[in-house]
Amino acid sequence: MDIQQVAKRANVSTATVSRVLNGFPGVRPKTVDKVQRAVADLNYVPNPNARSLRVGSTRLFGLIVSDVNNQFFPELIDAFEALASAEGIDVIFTHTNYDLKRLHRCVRRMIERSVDAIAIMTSEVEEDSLKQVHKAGIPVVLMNQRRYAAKYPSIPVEYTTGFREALDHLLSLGHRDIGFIAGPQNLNSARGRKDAFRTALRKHGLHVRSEWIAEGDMRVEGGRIAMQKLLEANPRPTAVIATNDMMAVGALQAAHAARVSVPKNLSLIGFDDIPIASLVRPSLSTIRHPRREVAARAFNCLQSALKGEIVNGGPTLHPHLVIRNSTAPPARKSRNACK
Amino acid sequence: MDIQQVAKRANVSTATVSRVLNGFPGVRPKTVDKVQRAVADLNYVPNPNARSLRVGSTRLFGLIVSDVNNQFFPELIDAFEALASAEGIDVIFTHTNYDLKRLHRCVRRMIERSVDAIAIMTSEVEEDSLKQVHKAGIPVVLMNQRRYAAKYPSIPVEYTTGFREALDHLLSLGHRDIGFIAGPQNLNSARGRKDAFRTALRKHGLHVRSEWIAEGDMRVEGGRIAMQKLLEANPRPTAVIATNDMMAVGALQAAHAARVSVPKNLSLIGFDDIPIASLVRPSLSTIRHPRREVAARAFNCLQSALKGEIVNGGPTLHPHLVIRNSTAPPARKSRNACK
DNA sequence: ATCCTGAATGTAATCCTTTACATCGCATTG
DNA sequence: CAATGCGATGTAAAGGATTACATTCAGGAT
Repeated sequence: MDIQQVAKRANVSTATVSRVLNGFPGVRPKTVDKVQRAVADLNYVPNPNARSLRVGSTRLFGLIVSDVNNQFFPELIDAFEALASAEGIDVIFTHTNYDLKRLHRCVRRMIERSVDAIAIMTSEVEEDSLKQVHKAGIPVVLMNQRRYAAKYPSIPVEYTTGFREALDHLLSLGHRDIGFIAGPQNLNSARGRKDAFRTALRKHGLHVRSEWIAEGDMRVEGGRIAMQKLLEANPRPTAVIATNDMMAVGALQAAHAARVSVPKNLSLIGFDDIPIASLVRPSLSTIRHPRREVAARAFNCLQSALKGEIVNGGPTLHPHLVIRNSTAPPARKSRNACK
Repeated sequence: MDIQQVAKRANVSTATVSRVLNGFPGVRPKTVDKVQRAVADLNYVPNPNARSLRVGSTRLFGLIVSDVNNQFFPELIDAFEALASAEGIDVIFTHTNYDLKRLHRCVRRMIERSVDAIAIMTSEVEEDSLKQVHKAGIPVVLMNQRRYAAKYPSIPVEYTTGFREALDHLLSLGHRDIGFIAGPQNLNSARGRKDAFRTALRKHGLHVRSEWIAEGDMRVEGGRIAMQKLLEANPRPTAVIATNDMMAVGALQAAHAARVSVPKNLSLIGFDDIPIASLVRPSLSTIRHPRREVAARAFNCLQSALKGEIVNGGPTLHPHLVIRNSTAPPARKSRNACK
């Protein structure tokens, strides 16, 4: 079932059919009608491969994320896909499981699939993969990396703002001893968040105590283990901020297991505002990552790049604190203070 | 950068290059070497569209789910994609948001994209969409629908088993008054689960009281509202089973808001065993849906269908109860009993 | 009547790979 | 030595849509 058959049935040439199908001007209404009828009659669907072959564009975008099981991503994927869909673009997406090698393979596969553009939202990125894309002449945008912003379009998100708000909140509640659950420091974004936390802390004139910083694997389990460590510190922080909500949830469980009541004896703040944050008990105060906005920006970025426009990520976006029930003033006489 | 240039550089014909690239036998090792070197030198990547055009297969599968925000799906997607990836197949995936019209559009788009096969895991399915796929000659498999099993390959999951285990558990704890949070009855899978619940209940010789059945929208919010209704019933059920975990989580929140302690004053069982089930408090007893297995079966089904084999969904799969902390014996003197 | 213009449509080259078939050269055999 | 066979490689058609360029035709100007 090809365009020729349609042409024959409509008594026109293939060129005319093509013009009608693509909505080009300069075809008589009557002819348009004939063609459309033929298309409908024959149940004709154009062959996208032939089209792509000729035109050189696939109307296919690639989206690479770190971890499908992190609730952070579905919303991002959803937003990205909705925009793409509206433009008749399909999205093929894969995840790296926080693994640099897998990222490399993902990128390679997308190049081989000859996607028109690639959006990357992973915690880890390494330049080789990006170079590969660049060589292939495919536009790319990074959603979670300021590190390569000079060389590759990136959506700028200023983590510090979120941390400052979180600290303001904790300080105003009376906290001074603030711990941090970091992510693996080989992940750029985890490192970025930790740096942002440090910066914000310093701005408030507070000190970073090394025994109040623990490291987790970005997942629930890692957060649990990290919190166990923090709870052993002496003195113990009265409030803890986690690099992401998944770990914050783990931290909450660890606190619960250790019979440390949140928020009475320990305040806890997450990062991202994933759906689960409002579903655990107590619901989690957290720094909301503007991911729908990021996805939209990224998508537009890629579209612009494809049009040959000069691309920049736009003005900096800021995460903001969402206050729920995991934060409260510190207990007057904490166990530590007694000791 | 096309195969001709590679051929020229390697001093062979395009046919030979193609043979090497596709690993066909009957090429001298020395020639293979020459070609591979040329490919590497030129950084040549074959054009998949040209290939697909000629060969008629895209090595692209479509995967359609209901709702990315339901934690049920990521694991399914992950499993499916992992298998596909191992076979060099890419997956384009979309979600319907429980909307039949969107399903239709999704299917249409995938046909237009000329995917090799489509896997559907949605709560709602309607025959028009399936017919469309059938007409296009594309293999399809249903992962959540027994209804069309006669006409279209489906992976059989026997919900009743799960409900029977859940009821056994509740009965052995001493419950007799068991409520149910159903899903929208226009969703086939929701209807299927409700029927399965009824069947299991009847087998135990128990009665279905209509005021102990409420309906939610498959999401957290719907579960919350449904539970509010159930809590108003008089007498009140001492245990409630929900059609999925998302609603069970909402139900948990409603119980909490109404100061009904779970599991002390109310036992609650979910369905699916999504990650959040073990993260809420109390952690949720739930019926685990074997979705990785389902995904694997579905994928293999499609592969077989493409090979022209006769396809069946394989032996029936069974969900099983996972006992956590949301179930306990009923309170001796429930408020209802007093009244 | 002739020429010109512009709108509508047609013709055929093109995109790149795969593959059926043709060819070549060498070794084996009668 | 000619014939045969076979392994290795080459040639060219095919796949379906787009599009530069060519053609046709109607109507207006001269």
